[in-house]
Parts: sequence; structure tokens; C-alpha cells
Amino acid sequence: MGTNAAGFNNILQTWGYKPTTQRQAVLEVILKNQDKHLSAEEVFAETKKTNPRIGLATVYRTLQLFEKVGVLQHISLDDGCMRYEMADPEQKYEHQHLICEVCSDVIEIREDMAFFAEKVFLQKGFRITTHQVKAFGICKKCSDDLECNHGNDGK
Amino acid sequence: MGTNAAGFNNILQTWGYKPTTQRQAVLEVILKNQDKHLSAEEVFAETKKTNPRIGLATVYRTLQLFEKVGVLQHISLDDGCMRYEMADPEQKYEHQHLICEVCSDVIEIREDMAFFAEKVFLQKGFRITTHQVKAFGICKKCSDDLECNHGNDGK
DNA sequence: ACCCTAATGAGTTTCATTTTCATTTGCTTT
DNA sequence: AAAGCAAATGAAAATGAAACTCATTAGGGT
Ligand SMILES: [Mn+2]
Ligand SMILES: [Mn+2]
Ligand SMILES: [Zn+2]
Ligand SMILES: [Zn+2]
Repeated sequence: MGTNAAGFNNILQTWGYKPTTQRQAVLEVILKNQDKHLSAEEVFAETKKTNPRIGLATVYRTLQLFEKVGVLQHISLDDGCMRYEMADPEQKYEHQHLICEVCSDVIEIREDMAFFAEKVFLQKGFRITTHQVKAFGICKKCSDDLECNHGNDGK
Repeated sequence: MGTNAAGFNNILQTWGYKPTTQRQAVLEVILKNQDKHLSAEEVFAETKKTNPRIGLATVYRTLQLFEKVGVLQHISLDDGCMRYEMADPEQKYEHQHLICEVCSDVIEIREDMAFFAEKVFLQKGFRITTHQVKAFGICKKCSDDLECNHGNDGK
């Protein structure tokens, strides 16, 4: 069980929701783009390719539903819209995102942050249920590119 | 020098911007609310108390300007609008926010995250310029309240 | 096949933020 | 102090993501 097209229907049924064609279609888009962080509009555009009659409102509702039943989680990459990615029930805390300010590439890392939550609880009594680490900077590729242009770019 | 009403004009002049009455008024609101994370609407409402003729668009523009010149930084607390707080030029990385899911209180902490940036650079070659840690959970107070209601809340 | 409710989709609405543009203001030059 | 001018402002309109409305459709049980 988990998040494949098969065990998915069980999840919905467990929660009392119907596995409609739209929800299946959106799920397939999600599954085919696990490496990406899609926005509602992007999911909408992708889903329309196989299901042209789907409405944008349904996509918004479906993404929220998927988040509620634990299939998705949303993140904000500060680009003007909410984005979604598969939720990892194994992982207590979300993974982290590195966002390149030059090429806008998003790199995922899985630095262990458990100590962080522990320390916060010990020092503040605050019980963290979820946390997000988002870092902006320059990725290796862009860093190397800039390096290159030092020597042979004398106008 | 730095971010007091006095050194402020220098900052603007250095960048070629005029220290207008509106900008001074917004700055005072910011200085008087350093412990808070105000939204544009909130800054607008506060500023109107002393400067009733200021327009909302000017507040938006001013907040963006202040961020550009390094006086402010924006954060998203996932409550539907951008929020601003004083930027701390001493601190290389932003402080962290704990957001209580029960009472919506925002707690600030200053856990050192330099090791995080170092590790990321060593492992990925990604140079972090700024990063944000945002954690959701239950604050001590709300946690204690819930505890209390266990014994004497039998319907 | 029938029923009932959940689900959908087109259109409308909300609301934060941005843009437009005519007017005003802060400075610099007379 | 008056003139000149670009920067800054404010009112209003525009934008765009997300939520809502409501008439219609489609699951799933009977
Ligand atoms: Mn991710
Ligand atoms: Mn803060
Ligand atoms: Zn890059
Ligand atoms: Zn609380």
C-alpha cells in the first residue's frame, strides 16, 4: 500500500471519498512528475492532456484533498503560487529545498533535522509537527559558469 | 549607523532614493513594531494614524524599497499575505520561526544554522545566501492547556 | 434502472499585490 | 524665492491565484 495508482483508491475509500476519473487523472500526473514541484495551473495543464474536460476548480479541490489524505504536501517557493509534491509518510520532517537565484533550479536535500526539533522542544517546549527549510543561493552549475566568465569575458 | 530614523536617510540617499515623509512614516511604524511581523495592510493601517493621506500602493512600494536597501526582509507565514520584519545585517542567516497551529502565535528562535550551509556547500556546491526555517507545531502554552483538559473535561 | 449524495465545471467572487497615469513633492538650478 | 524636473505619490483599475456558487453530472448502493 501507499501511493501507487492501486493503493490510492483504498486511501480515498478509507477517508470516504470517491475515486473519480478526475482524481485518478490528477494522481497520474502527480506520479509522472514526482521529481517536480507542480502548481495547480501546471497540474491542470498536464491533466487536460488526457482529460480535457477537467476544470481548474476541480484541480484545486483535488490537490487539497490529496494533501488532506496524506498523498501530497504543499510548499511555497516564493514564486507566486502554491506548489505540491508527494508527501513522504516515512519521513517525519519534510525534506529541504535549495533554490538557485540564477537559474531557478530547485535542488532537494535530505539533511537530517531531527536534532533541530529536539532542541526546540527542550528549549522552548514547542512540539514541531512539520517544518520547512528553504534556502536561496547559487547552485554549483551557475557558480561554475560565473567562475568561467572571469577570465575570458573582458568585454 | 544602521536602522534608526537618523541613519536611515543616509541609506536611502546612498541608493539614490528620496527620504519622503511617507517613507519616514512607514519607517517609524516599522521601528515601533520590531517584535511583530506586519503585513502591508497592517503597516498601512498603522501609518495612516499619523499620515492619513498615505496610499496603500505607496506602502507596498515602500516595503519593497526597504527590502531592496536592506532595511527589511519578507517572510511568509502561510497566512495569505507577505509579512515584513527588520533585516539583521549582523546575522548572516535569518532567524527561525515557530508557528503554533493552535493559537497562531509566532515564536522566534536563533538556532545557529551555519553548519547547515557549510554541509550543503561541501556536499552540493550550492552557496546559500539566505535561508528560512519555518516550523509548525504546538507551542508550550497550548500544549499545557491541552494537558489540563485531559483530567477535568469529561464532557 | 433508480436514487441520493458527492463531485464536477463554468462562471463569479475575493482579495493581495501590481500597474497606470495624472498630480504632487523633494531637490537642484536659476 | 521662483522655476524646472524627475522621482514619488495616490486613486483607481488591472492582475492573478485561489475560493466560492450553483446548476448539472456521475459514483455506488438499492
Ligand atoms: Mn521537494
Ligand atoms: Mn521574525
Ligand atoms: Zn543555478
Ligand atoms: Zn499556541
